[in-house]
Amino acid sequence: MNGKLETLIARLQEASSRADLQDAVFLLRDHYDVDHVVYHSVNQSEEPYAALTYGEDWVGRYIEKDYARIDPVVQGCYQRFHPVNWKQLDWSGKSARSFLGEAISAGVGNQGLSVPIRGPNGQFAMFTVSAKAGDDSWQRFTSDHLSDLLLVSHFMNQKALEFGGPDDRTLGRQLSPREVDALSLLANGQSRGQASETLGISEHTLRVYIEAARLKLGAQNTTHAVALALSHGLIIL
Amino acid sequence: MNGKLETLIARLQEASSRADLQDAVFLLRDHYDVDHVVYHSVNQSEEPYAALTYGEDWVGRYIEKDYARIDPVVQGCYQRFHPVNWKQLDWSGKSARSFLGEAISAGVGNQGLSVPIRGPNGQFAMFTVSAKAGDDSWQRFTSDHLSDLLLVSHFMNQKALEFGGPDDRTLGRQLSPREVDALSLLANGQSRGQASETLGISEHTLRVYIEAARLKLGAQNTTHAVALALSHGLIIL
DNA sequence: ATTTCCCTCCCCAGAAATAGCGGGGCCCGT
DNA sequence: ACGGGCCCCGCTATTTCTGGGGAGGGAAAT
Repeated sequence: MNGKLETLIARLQEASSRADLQDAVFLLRDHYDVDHVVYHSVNQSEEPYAALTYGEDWVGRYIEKDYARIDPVVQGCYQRFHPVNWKQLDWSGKSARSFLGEAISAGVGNQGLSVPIRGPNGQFAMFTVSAKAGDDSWQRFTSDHLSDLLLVSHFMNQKALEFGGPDDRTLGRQLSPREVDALSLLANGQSRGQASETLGISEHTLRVYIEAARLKLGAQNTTHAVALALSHGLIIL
Repeated sequence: MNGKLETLIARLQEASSRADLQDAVFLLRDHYDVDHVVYHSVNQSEEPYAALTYGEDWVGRYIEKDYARIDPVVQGCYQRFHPVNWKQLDWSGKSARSFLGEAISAGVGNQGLSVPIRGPNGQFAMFTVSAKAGDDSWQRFTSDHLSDLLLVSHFMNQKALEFGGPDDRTLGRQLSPREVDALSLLANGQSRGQASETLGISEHTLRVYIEAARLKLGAQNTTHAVALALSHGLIIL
């Protein structure tokens, strides 16, 4: 069993295109004998991507109705670190109930386990297995395979990121220490006046730093510069 | 070996306090026969926390000098999803070099592998093992134990979150869609005028959203609000 | 059914940011 | 020893943002 997991992961790591990821979800479905396996990014700004075993009709409907906004599984994963058993979630709420009914009649399965995955720059994705099963047997399944699924979801996302856009890691690094200080203080809510006082320099000098940083980052204004610096990891909260 | 991993993880899952996590890093160090094992959160917004095997002197110096801001390992992890081998990082740069020298003389070890860990609300933590070793043997060690370390870092963080403060799941979530739109556009560099045009609303209305978001987030000003929203994962890019 | 939140719009005065100009000194690498 | 990057300071002008008001309609939840 563990040997099999390593084989699966090795296959994942050898994947060279998104088609291989699509193959992988079917392999995983067969291997774990579940009804469905889904990997999908939940990024409203970036281009969405998914590798899944659901039928096209359900996928189409999910996208069309923008169900990601009301799906309690998505909501729950977004707020948690540890994988989420669907049964733990809050299914009260009108829209949630009707969504659940529709999902089950679409053959999604009444049980599911979803793994939240977070990457750089606010990337968020989910890896889900679902099946028709009783509470007990599903509980057993999930605790037996929790570690497996964690690893699979990691490597799945690693590959998905690889096939995604190019890294723009080049941008960073070029800020001077003072520029980093300046942006950090602004990101922490200080005004230019306060920040200059904190650093013990004139407000004008601070402005020069901000301006320099803004130009280096190609930002339109100070807020943009702070946002870019944050999302590139040049400054930390 | 695998049995041992499961034992370790089981112990982690039974942990009932931060002291148990502190014990765990020493257990892990002995088990993997490395020089140091470190788990630490990299979030100044939240209260910082760490469980590690470093000596107090080095830890004190790291905090005092705010090395997290220049540590290339932190920067690298922040920008990547997959675990980072220290040797892959960019150690050019004056401050990085002097930091490296100081770290090695503090007994940190010349080789290291760091796992980035991301949780809800922009939580960011790192799990690191380090040792004195040659490039080849370290390469072998990391590829042998990559999966182990991924799992350990996951459960470590799960417990750390558990022992952390109360969930501030309340903070996020409470931004309305329009408020998210407004902050997103500002974070992308648009001025209020442009953003209001993009959304097809008056600039005044946009201001109301920004103001509402600012109050909800407890931010001092717009830039602060954008920074908070970004680092809490409420908006992207 | 009432409350509560969200969305939309308007005015105004003061504070802050942007965009220019100018100056000097330090350290580093070529 | 030179350019280039970083660090520090001064001034002015224009544009933009901030932080208070107030007001109405609609959707959703209790």
